[in-house]
Amino acid sequence: MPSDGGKGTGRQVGRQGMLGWQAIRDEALRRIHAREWAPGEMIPNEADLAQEFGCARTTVNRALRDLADAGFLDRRRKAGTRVALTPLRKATLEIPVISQEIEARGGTYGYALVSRRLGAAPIAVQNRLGLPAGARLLHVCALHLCDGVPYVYEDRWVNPVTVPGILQIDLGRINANAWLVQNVPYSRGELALSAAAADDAVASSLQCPASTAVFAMERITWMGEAPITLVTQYHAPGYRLTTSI
Amino acid sequence: MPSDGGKGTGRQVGRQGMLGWQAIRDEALRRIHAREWAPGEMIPNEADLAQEFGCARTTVNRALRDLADAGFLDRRRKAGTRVALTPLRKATLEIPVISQEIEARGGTYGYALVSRRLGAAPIAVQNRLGLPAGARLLHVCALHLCDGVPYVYEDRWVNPVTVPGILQIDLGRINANAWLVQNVPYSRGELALSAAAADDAVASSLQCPASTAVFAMERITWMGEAPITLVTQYHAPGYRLTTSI
DNA sequence: TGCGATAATATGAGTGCACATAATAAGCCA
DNA sequence: TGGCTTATTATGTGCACTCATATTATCGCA
Repeated sequence: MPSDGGKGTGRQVGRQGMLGWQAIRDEALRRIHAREWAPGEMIPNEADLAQEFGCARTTVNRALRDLADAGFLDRRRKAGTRVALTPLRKATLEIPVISQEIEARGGTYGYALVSRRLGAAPIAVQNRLGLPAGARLLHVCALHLCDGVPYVYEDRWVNPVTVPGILQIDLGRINANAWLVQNVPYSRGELALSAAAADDAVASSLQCPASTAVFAMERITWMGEAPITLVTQYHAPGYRLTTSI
Repeated sequence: MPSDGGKGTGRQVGRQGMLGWQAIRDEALRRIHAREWAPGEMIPNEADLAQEFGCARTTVNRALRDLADAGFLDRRRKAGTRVALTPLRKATLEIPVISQEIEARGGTYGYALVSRRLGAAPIAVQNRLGLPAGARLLHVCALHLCDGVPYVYEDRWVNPVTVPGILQIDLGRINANAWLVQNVPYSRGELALSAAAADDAVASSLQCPASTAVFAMERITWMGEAPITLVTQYHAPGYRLTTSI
């Protein structure tokens, strides 16, 4: 029996003392936390760990890869695996689609177009999108409501060169974000979270005093090298974006 | 040679027309974006896709698992794989260690203890940490500086029952966060991001006018079931937390 | 027809093996 | 000793095969 085909050596599978890859990951994480594997220090290679845990190297690989994805380990070919120097935590936060977020809270979603205008964008916007001076963009401001109460005020710039179809859409009825999500396969984007003082437009739309602290979420998306849209969403006071780490 | 041991059948490996799992993932993602696989709809099973792409089921599994992790697919045993109804985006943002964040920007890190007091915590804090009324906590306020300029004001409650060692530490010299990271292996935590108006303590520490909008990051960490700490970090005006999606 | 037992099925996971790739270590020659 | 080439090594990826697990579908029986 030359290659054994992955089983047959009398290993206990799925029962008894089998260690799943998750168990190995947990044990490795314990050692990291317990400083048995100190930050910046090399850990044993996959083959050795496989022997220690009595499993295949593939299984150890799966466990260590998971920890590397989570930011606990740095792995490089040949160089080996070492504990990350920075105990940086990676929090994966889910960017909600506003209508779904509202409906998930049991509210009724509402939408209102505030303004729509095609024209030259401010220099700052052009720079953020990497567009030449004088580029004409579609500027759309809209309001998302929860049970009729303002929830998010959205200030959006759309590049009609990249998505010409947007100009034909009745944005009074159709949410710009919904249309873009449906019609534009985008490749990458940037996200920035910040706190902002509500300016007049934001304050009046969200029905809060001017200068109120509001949570701002800015997104830029590209299709290949071509910028699609820059949107800043201002959440009503009290909004919290939460996740577990 | 009964099982072929994974090679030998004259397959082209790593060269020629081989499709890596990433290529399969990209193609699947393209089909999702292109609506060839519509939201909520089932996609072909792994075996069929493996045949289509001319690779092993393992490889397809890897690709689809990656997309499921990213939130594009919902997978259930036997039920099969379907395109996620919600095109929710998951952004992984890295929670920086402040000193490292500052040094990465080329600044000089500074730290100053503002206050330290052991006593009964407010009801709100007790509730957030799941502690009984009357629990005594260590309340530490501190300031992180970049080149001598206030960068982050930190308001922290530490449970001395969970981490008694903290009471012996000279927090005027040692950063509470640094000590905790070094000495307390924690298991899980919660993170909340929000915008807040600077109160008097925050405003005076960050040297900004009262009621200025500041970015607040709140973290709660547990060791098992025991709460360790609740910390809220108020960033100086203009702070942006960015990531790519 | 209704319902419980059973079969079928898709994904989840693991093993051994083989080769790919990247980066380091060693060797070699001028 | 400097610098180029080659060997070594740890991780990355892939394959065929096998069993596990969670559902769903089906069948048999009352």
